[in-house]
Amino acid sequence: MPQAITDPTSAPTKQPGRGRPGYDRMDVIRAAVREFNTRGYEATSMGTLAKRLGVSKSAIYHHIASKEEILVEATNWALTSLTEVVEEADQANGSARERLELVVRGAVRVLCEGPERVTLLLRLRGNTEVELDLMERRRTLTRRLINHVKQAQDEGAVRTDLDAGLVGRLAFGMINSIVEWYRPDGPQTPETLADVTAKLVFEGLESK
Amino acid sequence: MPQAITDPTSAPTKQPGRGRPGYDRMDVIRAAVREFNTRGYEATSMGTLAKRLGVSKSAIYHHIASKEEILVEATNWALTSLTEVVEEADQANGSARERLELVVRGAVRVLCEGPERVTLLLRLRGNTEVELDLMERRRTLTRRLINHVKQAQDEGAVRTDLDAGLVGRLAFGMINSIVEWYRPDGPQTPETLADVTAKLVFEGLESK
DNA sequence: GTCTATATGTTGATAGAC
DNA sequence: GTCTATCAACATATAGAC
Repeated sequence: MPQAITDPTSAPTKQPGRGRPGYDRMDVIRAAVREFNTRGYEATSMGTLAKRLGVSKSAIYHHIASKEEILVEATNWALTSLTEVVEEADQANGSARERLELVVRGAVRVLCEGPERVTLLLRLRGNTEVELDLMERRRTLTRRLINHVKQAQDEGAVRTDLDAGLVGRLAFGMINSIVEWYRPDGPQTPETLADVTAKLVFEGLESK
Repeated sequence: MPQAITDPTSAPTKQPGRGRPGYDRMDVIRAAVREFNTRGYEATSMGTLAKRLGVSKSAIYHHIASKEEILVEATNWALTSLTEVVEEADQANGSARERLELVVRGAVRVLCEGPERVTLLLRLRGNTEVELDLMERRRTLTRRLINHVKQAQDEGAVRTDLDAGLVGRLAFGMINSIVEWYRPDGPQTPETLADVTAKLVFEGLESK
């Protein structure tokens, strides 16, 4: 399966030359997450994943215990990273408005670091107990994000004519939508993307 | 299956009293779309859909030819509605900035009219020829939306320090994210939601 | 680390009776 | 408009050899 070998994002990192692919656990997970995002988690069978990697299904199950385990590992990374962003903003010095901007920029940064894993987190549907658990953690995160909007409102830096929960959801909905088109090898660097997003969130489209 | 009968969004519209459910084609499609959004299109089997409706699988296939047909019918509605919004804005009098606002408000309106069908459109993954076709039409729509942003920039009403394609994607990403939490029976009316969204897009979060 | 073979269940869809 | 019965294809996951 030449396509598997030449694809830089799913090719194994060791044994660069000949012989069997020789994937390790992270190779398999990376390729699986990529495939889940392309075709959808449920629409991706372990069979097609195996074909894409150029190995048999059993070879995959040597590295991971179940399909769901891949989902958990990937979304866990995203949840942990985003929680860290909120935590750092909680403890940061400065105004509430500055801390909110830290959250916005941090979220964009995490999203650019692991777009596939964040995408998987955002697309959870709650079809199993495990997924429901992950979604609950995601909801907690959302609440803490909105809290930062509220604090910036109380401070007077953010307009108070709009409901905090509503604009919080809209603002982070905008940020999350980045995963739909962001590509690490694309024209935008994470920093410029964070700049544009922050400007749009705080200042809007209008010229002044 | 009492839950199916008491659920106002999936209950059949005829024969309100006793006997077999007596669904018609639209009842089945409405319930299916709802289920696709809750569990995901691929994760929803015709079996569980049948159980939810309280009928057998065969009863469903009396109304529709295939699972994919439901997807097409629903996303077609969303595509047509959104195309009309863009078309009306294209032909509207007034400044480019006003026409862009028409598009923003129109998109929110369509989204509130058929949130489930728009959601299905946004979540297409392109796993079949039919899905790829629908996605191509969606892409055409995105291009036309961004064009309105460009025109407003050329006019000088929208800031030109940010790339039109980029802010266009971000702005409509924000609008699309509404489907993640909007409920027709919730606190927000479509008009207030369109107001808040338009304000946020054009003016941003900052108090003035 | 990979293979073939297989167990076991579920899927979308059909046939034909009522 | 609904049913029961059925099908081939495909799903996730395992056993055991190399």
